[in-house]
Amino acid sequence: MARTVAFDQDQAIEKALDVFWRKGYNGTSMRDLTDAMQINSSSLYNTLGDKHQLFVQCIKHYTRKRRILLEERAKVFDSPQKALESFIHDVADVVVKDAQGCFAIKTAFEVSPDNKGIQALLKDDNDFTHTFLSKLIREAVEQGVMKKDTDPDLLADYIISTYTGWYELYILHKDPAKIKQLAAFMVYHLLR
Amino acid sequence: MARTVAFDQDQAIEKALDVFWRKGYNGTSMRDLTDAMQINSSSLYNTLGDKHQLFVQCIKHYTRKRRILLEERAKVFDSPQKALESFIHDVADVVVKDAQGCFAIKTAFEVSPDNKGIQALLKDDNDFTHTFLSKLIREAVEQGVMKKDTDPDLLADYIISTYTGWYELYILHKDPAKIKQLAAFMVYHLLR
DNA sequence: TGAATTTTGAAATGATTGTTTCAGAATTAT
DNA sequence: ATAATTCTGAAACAATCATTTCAAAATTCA
Repeated sequence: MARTVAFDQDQAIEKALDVFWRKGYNGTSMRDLTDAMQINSSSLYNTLGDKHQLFVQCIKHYTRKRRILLEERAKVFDSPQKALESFIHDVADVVVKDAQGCFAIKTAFEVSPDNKGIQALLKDDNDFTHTFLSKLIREAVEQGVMKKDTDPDLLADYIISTYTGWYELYILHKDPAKIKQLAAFMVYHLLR
Repeated sequence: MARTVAFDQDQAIEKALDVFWRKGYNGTSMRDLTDAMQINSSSLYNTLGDKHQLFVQCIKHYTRKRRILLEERAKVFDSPQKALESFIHDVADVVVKDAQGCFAIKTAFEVSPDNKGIQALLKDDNDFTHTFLSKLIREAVEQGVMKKDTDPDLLADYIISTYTGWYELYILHKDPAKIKQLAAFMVYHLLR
């Protein structure tokens, strides 16, 4: 029998994700990747595939991680509007925490317009968040804590598109207080 | 005396901008540029400089064009809240019109985090829009058509960050109706 | 027209790109 | 231990990258 693969693939993908995140797909060279992952290019091609396949796996890794995090958080709250509020403030925290912006958003602008495969992955990720939010909104409406004429699907899209802009604003202004203000403003205006 | 430069620089920059817009900074090769601009690389380097300098000029060209457009539009309207409404619906139109997204936003995510010079250019562009919007909001408040406790600076940031997200949403879903709905929702919620 | 000067085209630069090759080291079950 | 198999490291691959070189063509004013 033969030997088995030596390195931890999940760990390697996380290293690769970190590089793609910082430099973008086109800004990342295979050398950047092998340096960060600490494996030889032959090993990389034998196990995880070429640059594009590796990138796809990074996206899947990133979106899966976020999905799990979201599902766990949902369990903590007993009331839907508390969960919504918390979600929005959490996003604001994440925005100001990593200066690079969201990997999914960066990729949406850089790669996705010309690549239907990657676009589909990001759309799925987006749809998951949309389902998550619209469900909470629907519950809040049913419980009478939000207005009866609220459109859950529309409001979910609205929330998602709003915090997407926070990432750009933070890259340009690097002002945490501004992001927190915007989050508070959104909560005040939409969820009461 | 010597001969004068043969090609129209402004026209060449517009061609270059088109390429950078579609492919991003790192995704664009000098060959892509010389092909599109229809000039030899030696001419390009002699007049407009290297890849980075050319990119800077493209950003300046893009932001200047937008600034002029914005200033012209402002004169047309007599009431501030009509100007605001029109601004928001115009943005929605632009979002669904070009499938590549906004050049400034793409660049903010791809290049700006590691490049302070380009970041400053984009920040200026952002600040201009912010000043434009907050001024309109301030006028609307003074005229009593918007609530007295409105914070013009905050609301301007809020509007900007919200429509930024529309670009991503449109890249992923390609649904014009959705964008129009979001614009209408924003007008309904914030400007009445 | 002719001398002066600049732009231009094509080729060449060395560096870097993504990917492949392959011999030898490493690991396994017998 | 041995034979079978797989992984690994370093080098090599052609292609493309951004940029430079330079002689020849083009344009100007006198």
